[in-house]
Amino acid sequence: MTDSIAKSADSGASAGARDQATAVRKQQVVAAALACFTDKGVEKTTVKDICRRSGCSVGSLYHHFGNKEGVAGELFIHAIELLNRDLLDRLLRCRSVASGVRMVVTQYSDWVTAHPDYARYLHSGDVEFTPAARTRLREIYHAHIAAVFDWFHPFVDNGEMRALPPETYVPLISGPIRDYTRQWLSGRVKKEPAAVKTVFAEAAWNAVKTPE
Amino acid sequence: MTDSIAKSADSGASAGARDQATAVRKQQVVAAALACFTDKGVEKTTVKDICRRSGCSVGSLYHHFGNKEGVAGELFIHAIELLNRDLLDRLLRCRSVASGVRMVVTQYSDWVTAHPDYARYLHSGDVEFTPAARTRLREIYHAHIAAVFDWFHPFVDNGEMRALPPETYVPLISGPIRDYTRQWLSGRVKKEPAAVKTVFAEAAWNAVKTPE
DNA sequence: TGATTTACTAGAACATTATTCTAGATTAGT
DNA sequence: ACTAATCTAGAATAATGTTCTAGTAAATCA
Repeated sequence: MTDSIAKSADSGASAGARDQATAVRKQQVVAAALACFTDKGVEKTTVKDICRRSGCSVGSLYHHFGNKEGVAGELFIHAIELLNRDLLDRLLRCRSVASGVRMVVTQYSDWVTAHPDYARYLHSGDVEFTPAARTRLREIYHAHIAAVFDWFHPFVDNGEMRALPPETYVPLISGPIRDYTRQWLSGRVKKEPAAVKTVFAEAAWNAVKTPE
Repeated sequence: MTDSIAKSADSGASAGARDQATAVRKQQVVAAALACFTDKGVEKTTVKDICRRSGCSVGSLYHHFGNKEGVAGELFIHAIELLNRDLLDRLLRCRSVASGVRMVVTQYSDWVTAHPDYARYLHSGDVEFTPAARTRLREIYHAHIAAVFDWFHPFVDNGEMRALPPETYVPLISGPIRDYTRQWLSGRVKKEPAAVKTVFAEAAWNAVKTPE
């Protein structure tokens, strides 16, 4: 008993055959959900669609996820963690504020281009979460923002970056590229993000650097 | 017959009692839909909710709108036309590029603050449109962009504004404030847009003005 | 090992919700 | 007034989300 608790607590490292199988199954369902969302839109995919595509039964799906929102929530969280981890990995390797700020922009552009399905889903906004998922997302968001701000903070202190209302940094730096990718993903604009990302990267650095 | 066609063609100016009544009825339904969406979220409002709130029968609703998407689509179009018209009205009164660019930002901030329900809905992304509504929206979008660009174009020609890839102007100018208001509407950030709009307005002008 | 509990799977049953249908009322045109 | 079209109403139907029951396989423990 204590042993099994330990197993389910550490997520995946040394899991039993059973735990591993269910992890796989859940992953299949989440992946199928994304595929369906991409094909037909979130609103129009039914749980039967997801079941068909994943080879999972309704009973099983509801056992693992509670309801449709549960699937959508786990997918959302999975996607956002991929995005956040990738950003942080790259950011920690930057050696100057200027490159860090530009990195935040180009990373977003690159990631969206590399994972358009995830990105489209993250942008869709189309998701009603369970309260649990909602608070989990809040935690993830705050932890991520905190980590990113930790990296930038010294440069505000040493005067390389402007001191601004804290809530304005993210919109100033990421707002334009996010806005652009949103339009690109929805087909309103043709040119790939890569073709314009340096414009937004320069603008971002320009917006937050201390003026000469 | 020809007369009645003429009546339904010019929308509202000199409409008969019948046309006027249905216009009112449709407006009631759309307003009720917005109220429901605000209360319970788009996904969770049923057509019965909308019927109850608007005093409209299902049959009547389907007669006028075709389906639920139809209601959502008309609401969306209504909202976006309010927003666009307000922007254009103000923009045409500006006497300099700098004030024009800043206006685009502050107008968005002001409008969202004045109409948070409309704005939340516009931001929700949560809408699957009918093909008809989709193309209509495309037209509206393009017409609006064209009108706005008409205003700005001379200032690119005379060198007051930078020449940039055309697709980048909107994200550069409006991206940050949109990003911020999105966060504000979803409660992730407390400070009202009005408290930070000048930061974004300055950044916008800075991003598109020709450097000294 | 064998017994027992727990987690999981499956799909039928059920409940809710979107949509269609039928019938009747109102209005506009002639 | 007559006719046709539009509109309204709510019952009937269909599609979809959720729950339930029964059975299976894996893990735990004596």
